[in-house]
Parts: sequence; C-alpha cells; structure tokens
Amino acid sequence: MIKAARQQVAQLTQQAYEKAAAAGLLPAGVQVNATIEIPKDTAHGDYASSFAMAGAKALHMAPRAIAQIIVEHLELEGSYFQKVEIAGPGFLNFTLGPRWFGEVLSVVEREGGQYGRSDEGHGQRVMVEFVSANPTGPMHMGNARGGVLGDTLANVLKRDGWDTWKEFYVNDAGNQIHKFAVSINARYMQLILGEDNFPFPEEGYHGDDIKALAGAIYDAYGDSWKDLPEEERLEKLAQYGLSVNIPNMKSDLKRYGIEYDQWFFESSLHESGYVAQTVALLTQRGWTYEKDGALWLNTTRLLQEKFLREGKSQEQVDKLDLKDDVLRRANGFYTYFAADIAYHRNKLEVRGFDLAVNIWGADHHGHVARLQAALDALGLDGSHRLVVVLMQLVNLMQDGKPVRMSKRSGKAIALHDLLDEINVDAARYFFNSRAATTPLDFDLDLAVRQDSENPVYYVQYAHARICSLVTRLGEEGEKVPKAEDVDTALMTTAEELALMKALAQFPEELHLAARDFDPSRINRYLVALAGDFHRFYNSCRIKGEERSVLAARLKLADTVRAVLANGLGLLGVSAPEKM
RNA sequence: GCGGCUGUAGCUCAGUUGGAUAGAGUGUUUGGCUACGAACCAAAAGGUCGGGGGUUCGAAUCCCUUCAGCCGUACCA
Repeated sequence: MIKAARQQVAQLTQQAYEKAAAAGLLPAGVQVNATIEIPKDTAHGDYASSFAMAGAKALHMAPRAIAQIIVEHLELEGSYFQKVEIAGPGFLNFTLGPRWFGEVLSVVEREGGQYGRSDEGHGQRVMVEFVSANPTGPMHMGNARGGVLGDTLANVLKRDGWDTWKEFYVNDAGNQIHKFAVSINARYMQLILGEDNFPFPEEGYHGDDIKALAGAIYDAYGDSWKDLPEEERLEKLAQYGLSVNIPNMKSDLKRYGIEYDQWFFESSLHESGYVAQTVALLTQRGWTYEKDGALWLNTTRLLQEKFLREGKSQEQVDKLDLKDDVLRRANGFYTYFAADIAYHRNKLEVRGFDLAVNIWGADHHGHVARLQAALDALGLDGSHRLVVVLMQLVNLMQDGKPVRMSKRSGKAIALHDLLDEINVDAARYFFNSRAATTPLDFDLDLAVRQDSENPVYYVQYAHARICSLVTRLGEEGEKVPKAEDVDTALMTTAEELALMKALAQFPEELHLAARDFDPSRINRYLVALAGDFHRFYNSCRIKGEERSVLAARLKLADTVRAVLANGLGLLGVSAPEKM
C-alpha cells in the first residue's frame, strides 16, 4: 500500500507537469528526479514530493512557483489522495483519503497470515547458517542471540520471497575435537586412577560437562576403555561426547523454537575427500604455493584484486597489511579455513544456493573477506553470494557489572539454564531487540526479576486486549465486519489515521528487514504499532458508539490484532489471547 | 602498524534513497480508571548527533581529518 501510494504520487505529479507543459506554463520535456517521502510530522501530510525543488534548476523557475503550477494541474479525482498543499521551500504535501485507508483494511483481511509477503527475493534459494556452535560444550548467551537472529532472519527472508534453508554446521573435526577428547580422557582416567594421578592438559576444557561425560562413560563401560590404544580411546571418547552433546544442542534449540532443515557435519567434507579436492582445485588455478612444508593460499593477491574490483585505490590497497593463509599444515592436516572454503563451495556449487547468509560473531570479521576472496578464486563470486552478518557479542552482566565468560573456565551461562529462568517469548524478543551491530548487555538478575521490563509484554498486552475486546463485543452480538462493509471515512481522529498508516507500514518494514538482514526492525515496528493501538484505544471508544462507527473501529482493532499476531509469529513469539 | 564495528537525551537505543522543529523506551516530575483489560494513556523537563573541516538550497546521514571504546590481525576454530 505504501508502494502503491508512492507510485501514485510520482504519477500524479508527472501528469500534472505534462499538462502544465502542454499549456505552455512550464518548459516541456524535462526529466525531474524527485524524491517521495513520508514526512515525520503529520501536519506535513502523508507523502511529500520534492519535485519543485529538484526541478528548479532545469525548469528555470522558483520552487514555490513550480509547485503552484503543479498543484493547479493535479487531478486527485479517483486517486488515494484528498488534498495537496505547498509547504516550506516548495514541498508538495499529499494527504491520503478514505479510499486508501479502506484498501489497507482489505489487504490485511485478504492476505491474512501472509500479509507483508512480497516477491523481492524472486524465489531465489538462500541458506541461512547460524549458531554452528562447537559441539564440545553447552551453548551460551552468544549462541542464544545468534539463534534468534538467524531463525528470525530466515522467517523474514521467506516472507520477502526467498526460498530459505536453515542449517547448522557441526564442527566435529579438527583441533577442538582433539582437545575435547583429551579433556574427557583426562577426567575419565582421573576417575579410575584418582584425581591427582592423571594430569589435566593445559589446553583442556575445564567445564563440569566434561566431567559428566567422563562419568557417564565410566558408568556405562567401567574402566574397560583404559587399556585401549591411546588413539582409539580418544576417538571413542570424542564420538561418545558428540553423541551426547549434539542431541542436547538439538533439544535445547528446539525448546527455544529453533529447528533446522539440516545439520551439516564438517567431518563429512574431510571423509569424502572434498576438502582435499577443493584445495587441489585452488592449486590447479594457481592460487597456492608451498613453504616450510605447508601449503599456502595466496590470500594477499586475492584480496588485493578483490579490493581493487570494489573500487579501492591502488594506494589504499598497498597500505593494507595482508597475510596469506595456510590451507594444509606441515603435518598434513587441513586447516579450518580449508574446510570452510570447501563447505561454502559445497553450498554455492554442489547444492546450488544463490546466496549464503552466515551469522558470525563479530570477532570473526577478519575471516569474511578472505573466505569471499577464496570463493572468488573458485569462480563462485563469493564477494556477492556470501553475506556474513556480524553479530556483536552478548555481555553477561551481574548487578550491573560485566561477568567474564569463557568456555575453558566453564563460567559461561548455558542456554538451557537461561530457558529454565526465562520464558521463550521474553528471551526471543530480547535477543532480537537490537541490530546485530550493537553489543547487547544481558543481566540475568534483571531479566528474571523484572519481566514487565521487556517490551514484548507491551506488544502481547495489546494483542490480548484486542482479543478480549472482540470476545466481549461478540457476546453482545457485534461481529467483526468485512472490510468492504466498513466506512473508513468515519475514522478521522489523529489516533485512527496513525493506526491505519502503521498497519500499512508493515510490508515495507518487512522488506527493509530482509534487505538489510536486520530482523530487529520487526521488534521496533511491533512496539510502535502496539503503541499506536494503545493510544487509539485510550482516546476512541468502541463499545456503545453509534453502530457504523463501532463497526469501523472494531474492524480496525481486529486488523491490528491480525498484524500483531503476524509479526510476533515471524519472531517466534506467541500472541496470547489472555495474560 | 593495518583493518572492522561503535560513539545521538541521565541510562538503553532508533533514525530507508541527504529534507521541514533530531525520535522512542527507561528514569525524574505531574496528571488520568463508577465506561470496552491501568501490564495502559497524557503532559513537562532533558541534545555542541564525540571534536574539527569540506561538499550544497539543505548533513546525524556523503567525503577528509582527529579523539575514545570494543574486536581482529595463528601451521586455533
């Protein structure tokens, strides 16, 4: 509806200009690039065109004089608008009429739960990969944020016309798994030999979850693994640990409302030889070299070319402190980077996704351009087809002071602990409340104690209030009317008009959220919509009003209810009828 | 050094293609329920948009420069 109104402003203005030009009042054949925007102040109308200002030079006339001529030739009959005024330096301010408001209610009614849908994504396939936490321990606050961000973003992209796929990349290979195995091993041996008779490795994971795993193994198999060859024992311990941890991650995430289309295992890339093959391809294309027994990717050159393509100057590029990356270590093992290149090649080439969107912690930002450049080297256009949303970390606070978190010290607060304390709605809303680029402070004490502090209740309250209203009126025989039976011209107060405009804003907000990969916009939109509703509710009576006014306002309230439920649904937050 | 993110009201944060008097929540002060849910609403106060230059009719927004905070710059993942 917003788009339609904008287009109409452009069209009406252009027609008026052509008419005036034909009458000889303005020079003909001039192309004016006017902007059309929604003024902040409603006193300036609903849409403003800068046509007169933008065209002043080309038309050789003062902006206000041009505006005057345009207004005299405007044909508003049959359009969405009922009034146009000239203001300020020469803005043309258009005011919407009842026809447009009526259509807003109709569109929401017709599209129902799909309101806001668009085809901006053209059905292209996008993979959203998120959380992808190491399976060596429980998930923490940062994973909670990433989980909500990824899940909500996928919902938003889907509504925007993308064919979406949600994936969890399981890092079940490499150094971390080795550390994981060595840690369980130490705890296991300590159980058998006594705590002081087996050293705990310097680099090991100290969390209690590791002890629990060792204990479970001891309970199930006794000390029978003790005499296995070291390598075999570590392998079995790691497998056991993963077989416990991965299902736990799945169930924690599910409890949090997150389910994936696929859990993709890093190990499968190694086992199938796909990592080796991908590295070989890079070598074949001349992007690698050997040094000190390792195989290196010429990342420096790749990045230089990438940055030059993107418009940086040679001078800027020369100043950068770039380094090459190891793909295969001197010990013959492939690095995580090599596996990551292979994984993304798999996404873009083997599985044919048009776009790969990754949610990463901001501390990995140095990796983004390198991975894109490596994919460019494979001819996959990673610079455009790989988008990484960098998410700032969550600072855990206690009594207003930051608490240090680290997996090694085992001090992190786990996701399942969080969900024991706070309901899913509050947590999901909270972790999506800020743009990813903003760090988030999370104070558990505060979150548990002051639940009404969370704006999610403000939004849910508006929804519950409307449900109750609709029920109450229903008991009195007043049913929510069809949009076509509502006379929107009866709704003329500032609160009613603002509310209808807010409803129309939803598709645009949704699209911007998708375009910028920023679903937190939906949160802010819902708070604003709920606010518009509460104001309307406070100033406009429904019950007891004259019949046609009652019907119109009831329909408006019910339409708000539908859009609130719709938006909350995208966030994975419930829309309660009572609270 | 080099690079990324951030800097807007006391606090937490919005601010789409540059637009009219920079917004919201929270906090403070003051009001509003014998009428549809007060988990609500209204009003007041609160600002050198980190600083300095520049681009133009017009800058929180674009460019340059500078300061501060966080992060990255591994044969870790």
